[in-house]
Amino acid sequence: MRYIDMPATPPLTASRAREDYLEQIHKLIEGKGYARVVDLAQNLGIAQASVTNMIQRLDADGLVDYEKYRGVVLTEAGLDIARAITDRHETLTRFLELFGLDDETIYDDVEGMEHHISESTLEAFRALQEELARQPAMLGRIRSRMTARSKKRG
Amino acid sequence: MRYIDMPATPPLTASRAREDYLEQIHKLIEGKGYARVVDLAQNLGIAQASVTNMIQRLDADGLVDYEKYRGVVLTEAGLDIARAITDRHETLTRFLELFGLDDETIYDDVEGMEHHISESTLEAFRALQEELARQPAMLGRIRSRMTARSKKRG
DNA sequence: CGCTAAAATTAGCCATGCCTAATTTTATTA
DNA sequence: TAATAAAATTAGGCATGGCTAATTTTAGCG
Repeated sequence: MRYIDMPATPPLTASRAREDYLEQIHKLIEGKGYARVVDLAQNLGIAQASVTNMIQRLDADGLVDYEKYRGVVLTEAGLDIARAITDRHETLTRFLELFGLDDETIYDDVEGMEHHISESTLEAFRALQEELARQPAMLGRIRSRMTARSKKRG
Repeated sequence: MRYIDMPATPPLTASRAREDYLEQIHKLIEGKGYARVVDLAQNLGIAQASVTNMIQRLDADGLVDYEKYRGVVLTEAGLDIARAITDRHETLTRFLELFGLDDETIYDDVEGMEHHISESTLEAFRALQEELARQPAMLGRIRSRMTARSKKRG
């Protein structure tokens, strides 16, 4: 019995910073089985103290389970958000990779966009990527157009 | 004579909030010749006091000229940023409009993306938009693919 | 096992941007 | 022009998400 009205499914989003943390925690756990504060700090480019602080807030939000000095794991809710962001990240990366942009640009842009795009737009990008991947001629025309435009501006 | 090292051309970006203010100030000035605090507050969906506060900081940053109770105008630096953002906004809107998304989704996504995309990616989107606009068959396939995917997920 | 280095945490601080309530200035209009 | 309404500003506060310095806990090694 629930006494308070809650959405049937909790939201799959959090603030940008929180989403970035969850994404990295997920990545670390997938990769090496656990997520340490040092590594999170490293990957996110921020101080360890900031990570500890945020992890405590993520715990308070019910997005991770955290025990002092012991480590962090994702809750179901946290995992849902992490998976959603990871999926967005991969979709956007695959899409941007079509255009021959350099890796750092792709990474930065994906990092910027992944927290701000609706599911419908993401769907459009997925469809576009799939379709373009099988239309190399068109992709070639697009790439030329990009170059032409850049040249024109200097 | 300059005593302090400054970039030859000042950066064309500011924080997201600042960029949003500059964009709206620009829009209001273009539209009705002046930008009032009330209208900015209205358009940005925030309190008048917050607008006054931010305008004072934009003035301190050299992005607007502001005189108490008198009004705001953009400086050259502010105008450059406003123009850049407006251009991004329009480019992204034209691009997303290809896919039949509803207007609110487009607006929200553009608003989210316009502060986070590199010039190269924007260039790719421009080229893509131009090319797709003259390939209605392909656009049709993409739209079907979007629908198909959405259905599959429920 | 004890020592040391690494990792984690705490405490205290700061900038950004938002808010409300209260006040002041400007604009309108009777 | 005086009163009132609208607009703008100030004051004070709050959440988010960073930081550094100091401290505590854990881990690794002789």
